[in-house]
Parts: sequence; C-alpha cells; structure tokens
Amino acid sequence: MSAAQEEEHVGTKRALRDAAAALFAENGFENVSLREITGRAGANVASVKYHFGSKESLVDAVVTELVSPVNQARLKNLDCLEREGDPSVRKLLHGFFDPLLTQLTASALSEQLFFKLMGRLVSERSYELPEILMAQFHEVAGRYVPAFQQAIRGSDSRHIFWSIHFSFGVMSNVLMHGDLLNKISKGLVEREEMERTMERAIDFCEAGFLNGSQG
Amino acid sequence: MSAAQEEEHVGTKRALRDAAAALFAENGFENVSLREITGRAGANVASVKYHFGSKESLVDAVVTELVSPVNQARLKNLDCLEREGDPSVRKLLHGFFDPLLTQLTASALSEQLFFKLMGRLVSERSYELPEILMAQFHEVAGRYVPAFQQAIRGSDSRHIFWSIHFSFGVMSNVLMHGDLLNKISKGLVEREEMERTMERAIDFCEAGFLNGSQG
DNA sequence: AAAAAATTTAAACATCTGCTTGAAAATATT
DNA sequence: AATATTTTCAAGCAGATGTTTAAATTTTTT
Repeated sequence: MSAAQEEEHVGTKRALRDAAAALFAENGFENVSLREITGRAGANVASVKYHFGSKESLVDAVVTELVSPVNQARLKNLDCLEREGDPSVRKLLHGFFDPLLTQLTASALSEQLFFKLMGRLVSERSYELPEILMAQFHEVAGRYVPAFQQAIRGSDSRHIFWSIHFSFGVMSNVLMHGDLLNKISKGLVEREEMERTMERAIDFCEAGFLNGSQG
Repeated sequence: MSAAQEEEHVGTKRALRDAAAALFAENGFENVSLREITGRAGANVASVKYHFGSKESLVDAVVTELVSPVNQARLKNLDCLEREGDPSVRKLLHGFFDPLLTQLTASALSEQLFFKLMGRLVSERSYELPEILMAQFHEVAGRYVPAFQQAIRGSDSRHIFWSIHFSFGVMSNVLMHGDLLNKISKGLVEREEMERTMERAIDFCEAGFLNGSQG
C-alpha cells in the first residue's frame, strides 16, 4: 500500500491522478511511464486502462483537473474586479495569474511540485490542451483582452495579446525554474516565497503591458 | 541515402548532429530515439556509439555546438557596445538576445526549427547544460549584469538578475511557440518575421528592466 | 445467501529503447 | 600491391514501453 493510500482509502482513480501529477511535475509529461505511475499509486498497471482508457486520457484528466479551476478562478476574479470599477493592469494581471498559485491548496501536491507542474503546463502543453480547456481559455481571453484594453487607454488588442503571450513566458519560467536564479547568480539572489517572486514577475509584466501600448 | 547526404558526402558525424538537432527541435531533447536520429541521417545505429560514445554525448555535442557561438557573440557584442560608450538597456538586450537569431545562418536547420530548438534549450536544458557552457554563461552574466547596472542608475544587481530571468522566459516562449499566438487570438494576431517579434519582446523586457529598478 | 456488477490482478503481447558485438567494407599508409 | 587503420554494417542483447486478456477478487444489488 503506497503513500497515497495509507491514511485512508481514497480510491484507485484518485490515487492514479495524484501519482501522475507528481511524476509529471518532476519529469515532464512525456517522460513518465505507466509503471512509474501505477507503482507510486499502489495500483496495477491495467488499472489505467480500466479507469481512464489509455495513458493519454489519464494525462488529459490530470491536466483538465488542474487547469479547469484556474480558468474558472480567472473569470470569477474578473467578475469581482469589474464590479469594483475599472480595474488597473496590475489588478488584471493578479486576477489572471494569481489562480496559478491559489489552486495549490486544492491540490495533493507539495508547493514546489505544484508550481513546477503549472509551469510545465504552459511550456510543454500550450498546444495540446484538451478541447474543453481550449474553449475555456478562449472565453477567458475574450474577457480579459478587452479589460486590458480598457485599462490601457488607446491600446491595440494585438498589443494585449502579445503582452499576455510574453507574460506567459515569464510565468512559466518562474514557476518551473524556481531555484535556477539562485544557481546562476552564484547565491547572490536568494530563494524566496513564490508570492514574492510572483509580485516581482507582475512588476515586470505590468511595465511591459504599459509600454508601447500605442503600437 | 538520406536527405542529409544526397547532395554531397558531408560525413556521418556531421549528418548525425544535423539530424539530431532537427529532431530535438521537433520533439524535445528527451523524446528522440537513436533509431530516429540515425534513420534521418542515413547512418547505422551503431554510428552514434562510434562517433560520440553515447546518446547523451551526442546531445551534449549538439547543444554545445549550438550555444557556444551564441555566448561568444554575446561577449563580442558587449565589447563592441562598450567601445562605443555607455550602452543603453535596449542595446544590451539586443547584444544579449540577437545572437539567438543571428546564429541561424550558421545552422543547417530551417528557420522555424532553429528558433524552436533555441527555445527548447532555455526551457528544457537550463539546468543540464554541459560544464563548458555553464562556465561560458557565468562569464557572460558576469559582464552583462554590471553593464545593465550601469545602464540603470541606482539599480540593484538582484534586480538585474531577476529581469534577465524574466526575459529568458519571454524569449523561450516566443521562440518555441511561434504560431501559438495566432491560434489563441483566432487569427487576429498574424504570424510575422521573427525579427519583428523579437523587437516586440525586447520592448516588453526593456520596460521590465527599467521599472522598479530601485530594488 | 445468491446473483450481478464493478474492480483488481498476474501474465503475456508486440514493439521500442540504448547499447554492444564481430565481421565486412572503405580508406589511408607503407 | 600489401598492410594497417578507420568506418560502416546487420544482428542481437536485456530491459522498458503501452496495451490487452481472462481469471480472481471485491463490492453492490437482489
């Protein structure tokens, strides 16, 4: 009986998703075998076929369970911000990116693994998201882009799209390579809370959004 | 006889490196088999062991051949800039990131594959670079960080490190997901020359560098 | 308690993985 | 031309991969 099951019986399906998520975070979505997953989950190899149909479907299930609440939180945050008045670029960036962090509590993963998994999602799975997540993201973009446009007087929607694209890069790098900076700076830059790092990243992105908004 | 060899005999070693580079760009460094590489290169499976010793050594050889000239160009660009006077943040960013593009001509890869490979290097191989490239990068950072500090009055070196870290994220995302933006914007943002995109990215990063430079 | 349905299991499948071997072929040296 | 060196080749290694099967077990329903 594995770690995922020893406290109480959580069900094989749940254990498989949790084990897969942790392994995907550690090794990337492409470099995890069924036997690693089922071994960690304390389940039989065939259980993946029984509960999910195939390995790819398990991957999709893990990704969807992870990203879907993030997109919902994004929409909810924007609702909230618009009710308060005209949101600033900074507030919109928080509304958009904070859910990457706040969803941690709903996850069975450690902090570092959760962030890494979120980062991998952006950098490794931007293209191959399940249909439902693609539709979700289009809805999110369809609401955030005009909100950003309104927050930046006279801005082109293309500028907003580009800025979001760049910001995704910033966030994925930050989430995935949490301790790389400490390494390349030879210890000068200390490791810090992810919330603090996120604040720095949003500083950086906010400036990028506000700059050159006329083109 | 394969495409890599049909024009003239370029040598198995060269053909292996080129084939590997193209496949790494398409599928990532971890998801390419020896048989794919040798098949594309028109060589025998055993040729990798003969010419490189192992698959990992082949990966290192490809990465080093790709990145080493980039780092050298970065240093050369900085030499040039400092000879002209005090370089601006924008000029430093060009000096640092332009080599990612200009090294294209020295490569056997198509434009899109080359960019994708460069992007993958940042996002997949930041940690596991060969020793020699790590040393190179420390030298590059050791010269660019003070230059950035001088370009931004009163800036902390930590701020510079963070900004470089963020900029890496922007660049890897741009290089790797060249046509993602066209997709998520439903065609509103058209595909464009990489030089133009790089200019946009540098706009974005420049603003981030200059913002909040007091620490 | 008996029957039905849901779940788990060990074993095997065909295929792929990186690596190795020893002999054949090609090239260079004498 | 004969020898020595470098390079290529087909074949096979043991191990890992995703998937499948049919039987055993557990759980639910009757």
